[in-house]
Amino acid sequence: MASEKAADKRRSILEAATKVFAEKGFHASRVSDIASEAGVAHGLVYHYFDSKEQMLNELFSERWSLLLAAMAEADESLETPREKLSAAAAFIVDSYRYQPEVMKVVIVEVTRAANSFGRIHLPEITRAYDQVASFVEQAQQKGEMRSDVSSTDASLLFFGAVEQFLSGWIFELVPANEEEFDRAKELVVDTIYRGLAPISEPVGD
Amino acid sequence: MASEKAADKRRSILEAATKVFAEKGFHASRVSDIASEAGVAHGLVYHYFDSKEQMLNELFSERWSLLLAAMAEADESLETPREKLSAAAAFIVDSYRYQPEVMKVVIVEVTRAANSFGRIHLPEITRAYDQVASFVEQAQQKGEMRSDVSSTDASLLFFGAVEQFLSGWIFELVPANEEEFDRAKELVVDTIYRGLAPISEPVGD
DNA sequence: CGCTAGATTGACGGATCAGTCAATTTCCAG
DNA sequence: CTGGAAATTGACTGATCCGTCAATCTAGCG
Repeated sequence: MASEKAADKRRSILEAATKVFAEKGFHASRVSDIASEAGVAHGLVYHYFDSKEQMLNELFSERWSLLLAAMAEADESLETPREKLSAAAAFIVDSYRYQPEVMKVVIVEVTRAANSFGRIHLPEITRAYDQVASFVEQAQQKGEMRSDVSSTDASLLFFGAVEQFLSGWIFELVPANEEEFDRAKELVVDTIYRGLAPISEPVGD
Repeated sequence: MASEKAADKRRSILEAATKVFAEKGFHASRVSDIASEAGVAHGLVYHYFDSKEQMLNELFSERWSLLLAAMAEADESLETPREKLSAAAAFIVDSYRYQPEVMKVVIVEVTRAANSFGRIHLPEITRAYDQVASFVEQAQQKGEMRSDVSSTDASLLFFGAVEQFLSGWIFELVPANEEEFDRAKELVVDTIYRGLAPISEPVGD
């Protein structure tokens, strides 16, 4: 079966693209950089992919669908909203832990690029935001979070915080190691949960 | 004095650049787009600026230094750490309110672009993070925030949240209007403050 | 009114690359 | 072993666009 070998080669080109995109950024990456990283002639890239953009799109969608699946799975199998939020944070942080290059491309080149590629993938991105918003709503219904903050806003806070940690690691503003990864996961969920806890008592004013 | 007219022209070109960058993103913007937006021949752009990049750099640095100045001023003139944090959030949100195009460029093209331009301006960006971290430390010393969370991490949470709101408005994921701007300012500061409040009592465990 | 310095123009050079394609090699099925 | 299909190559094309520059214009000074 030649198709298996072909699939392998395709995959190895996609991995080379990931590495190059992560290193130089999408715009500064040349198709020939990707080809030589993969050890092939640059014409071959076009045998497997339509364009440079297609590689980025595929890269992003593949990873993002894993996130969506992980969150859907968490929604099914876990009990409390808090566990579900933790699972979402953990998935993203661990994705960075084990494949920093992929996540760097996903975050920097797509998620945070409101112009260009962000626009194209808005529907997928929004789906993730909505899933987290739904976790928040579950927490609100259980009385674990205040209901006068919209779940959409809460979801923004959550993603903003998580992505900023990733950016901090990518920028090397903040040390990136096992301990920090675990600390960050917990800090984000904990802070959101405390920060959005129901107002205990309407005292005074 | 011809130099005043020249300065005006320079300024109008920079404003045209802002508009074009905001609309199409830096990479997709052509110098000729900027020139025609400003109503001049594209050669003239090079009379006033060295390159397309220089325009972006100047644009960013000009605005970012205003933020740094506003935070330094807040640190001097305001009493409580909470007021200082509020002032920082307000400055950023209001900058977007009154000049969305400038802030869109600042956030999307520089602050969130870890590759390319983010790197160049890291020192300035870091200065802002450090200022917020210092506000957090003041809150910690007053016992208003828990001290077992590093001020650096707290600062990341703060900027992550604020920037995500801006992104939400830019992406049009979330409505952008007067009410939302004010709500967002308050929500971010409030959530951080509650989320990082001192742990009331070390119960159990 | 003429002169000069600076402002302004836009044609042009030159470099870069994405993507194509005809030629060649490799692979394997029969 | 062989024929053909798929994989692979890299020279080439075509288009884009940044930045230069010589030529022209304009403003205001003496």
